[in-house]
Amino acid sequence: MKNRLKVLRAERDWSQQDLAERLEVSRQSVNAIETGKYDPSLPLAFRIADLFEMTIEQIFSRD
Amino acid sequence: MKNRLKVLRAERDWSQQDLAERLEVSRQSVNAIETGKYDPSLPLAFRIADLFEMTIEQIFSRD
DNA sequence: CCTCAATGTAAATGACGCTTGACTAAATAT
DNA sequence: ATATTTAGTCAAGCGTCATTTACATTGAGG
Repeated sequence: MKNRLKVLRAERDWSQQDLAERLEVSRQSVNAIETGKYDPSLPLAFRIADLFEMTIEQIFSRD
Repeated sequence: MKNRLKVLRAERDWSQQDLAERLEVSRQSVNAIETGKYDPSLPLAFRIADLFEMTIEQIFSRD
């Protein structure tokens, strides 16, 4: 899976730390998801979609 | 997370085994997801949405 | 009644999501 | 020059996701 997290974050001028706090996960988790180390769990994907007010499909897609 | 898998499966008259084969997971995984034992991974959620030609949000939602 | 498909559950195991802590490197500022 | 912020990464550890194998229960049909 790939994702648009880095762009969405840049649009809002948020650091990985900022995003991590809003999602209530560690900064390393945000970094790992952004850099494609692993995919978020489904509940976390929902929280991300909620935060950006988008659907999961608008943020995540297949490689 | 809750989901509408059981209903979607019933609408198509598929057994858990049928669905498992289409998703390429074990029957027990389908059962566990249906009965709320755990949530699917994000890639599996995408495969489920693709199979039913719906968005993830139309199939899964918060408890 | 007996059989068989479908479902639910359980135990053991391996893989993955997420954590904390620590370290490096680049850019910005003081 | 030194300090700070940001991003990337590594390692160890924990809990959850997902697997296989196996057994029990239910309902429909012969």
